[in-house]
Amino acid sequence: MAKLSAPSGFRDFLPDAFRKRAELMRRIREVYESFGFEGMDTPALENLQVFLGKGGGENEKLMFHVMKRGADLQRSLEKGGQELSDMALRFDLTVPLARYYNTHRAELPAVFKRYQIGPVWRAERAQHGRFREFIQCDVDVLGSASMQVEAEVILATSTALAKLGFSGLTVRLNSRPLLNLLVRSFGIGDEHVAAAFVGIDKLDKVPPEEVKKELLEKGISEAAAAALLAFSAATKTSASAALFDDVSKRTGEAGARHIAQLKEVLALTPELPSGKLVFDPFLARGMDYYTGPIFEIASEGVPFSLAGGGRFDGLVDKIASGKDPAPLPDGRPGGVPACGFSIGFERVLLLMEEKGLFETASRAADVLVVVPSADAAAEALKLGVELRAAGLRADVYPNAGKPVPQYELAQKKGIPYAILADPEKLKSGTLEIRDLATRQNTPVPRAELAQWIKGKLGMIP
RNA sequence: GUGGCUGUAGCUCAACUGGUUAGAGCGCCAGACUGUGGAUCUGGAGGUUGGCGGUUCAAGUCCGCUCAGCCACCCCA
Repeated sequence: MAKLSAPSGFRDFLPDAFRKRAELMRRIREVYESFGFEGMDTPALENLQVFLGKGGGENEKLMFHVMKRGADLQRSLEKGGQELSDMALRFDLTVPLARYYNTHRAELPAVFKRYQIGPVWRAERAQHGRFREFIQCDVDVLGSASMQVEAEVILATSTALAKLGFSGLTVRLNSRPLLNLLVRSFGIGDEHVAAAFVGIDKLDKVPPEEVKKELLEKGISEAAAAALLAFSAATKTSASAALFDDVSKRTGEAGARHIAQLKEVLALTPELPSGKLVFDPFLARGMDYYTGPIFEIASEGVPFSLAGGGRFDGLVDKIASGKDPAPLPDGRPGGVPACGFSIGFERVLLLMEEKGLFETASRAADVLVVVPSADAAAEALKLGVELRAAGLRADVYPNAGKPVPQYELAQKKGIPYAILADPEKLKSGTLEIRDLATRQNTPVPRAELAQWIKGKLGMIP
């Protein structure tokens, strides 16, 4: 039994898993770049003030704090142990983006489309599909209030998931301010809106009676809870168009603008390559920084979402001033408009494993040069150079010895071909390529080795 | 963060109600044989029973703490 292990919720990745992860990230990145999103990055740590009170919701409680150091720490301890930390690990990629935009605004285009793939950290108890360190893949557009942005980040995310082999997914769409109005329309006051969101969010997993019980426990009146749940039940079966009418009746004038936005998003979004886009008036999301449309992708039979996002106008301004920017004359939120969508990489990968969506096992290299004896080593290394120059990934076994263990290692690493650097054969100029799966040898002139393998591997168009 | 379940060789597991030097299969290593691999034979290494402490004449088996995994809650990617 290993005495040491990574901390709870943190993981090591063996070469095989690492290859898979890198390959998936590469595919997602390619899709993002095909949309014109630009890559960028921010540090793992931010100054604490960047995170505090910026709408991270519950996640702010789950931050990994970094303690002050040296004299600063001493001073804080002497003051009674208050404010012991001054930095924290990022818990998402959105709040740091707002800080980043603030810092570099002058150097960035007026409309900034970016993608970022990187780890975030949350101090929760680890569970199936939940880790303390996990990768998120975000696309965001800053500087445009157009619903075109919503359509585009939804399309980009759906395309990325399609590229990984997903289909039949549902992207649920709602609006944070609309949900707010809807919840209030049942007579639920400001102080209970958050609790109502949490309850609402559970409706697809927990029976309504349970949710009602919870709502009551949180101080929501019997009448309000009953009305809310009755409405929810009634809308369960409605089609999108009717749903909008139902919600419209309850939210009236104030809700009209948000409904119009959602209809616009639906109208603007092309057919999605990995699923469909639907309006769900009860979709709620944890982050408080959302100010407009919100969206989420769930997969059936899995108790967690694969991706989530929404519009967060004004977050950039809030980072700087600590308060929400003044709303525009027409009631829309002021400040820098922004909207993004985040893929939960770990959950996507977990689901792919459960569904067996990995179509091809990746290989560590294309070919292994087998070194049967020390006097063949120099030629073997040279052969490796030649194969690499020809565009192959060539692994030269790092120790001369019996071929058998070398073949076995190659097979373990998923390497499909081996070339035995036999001194006699090297002299003759024709070597044998061994297909490790079939164990068939094929003699091929040294100069044509790479071409032969590339042909077999489909690397020649 | 709260609560529950689990933790024995690299892997999968065994060891009656606490009782002698903790076992098996697979894997691994060496040798024989082969002589560019999945066979066979022989032999071998490897465990402070996650860690620390306690109860007991005696603990893998009981208790406490701790670490890790899983599950529920909380919440979420």
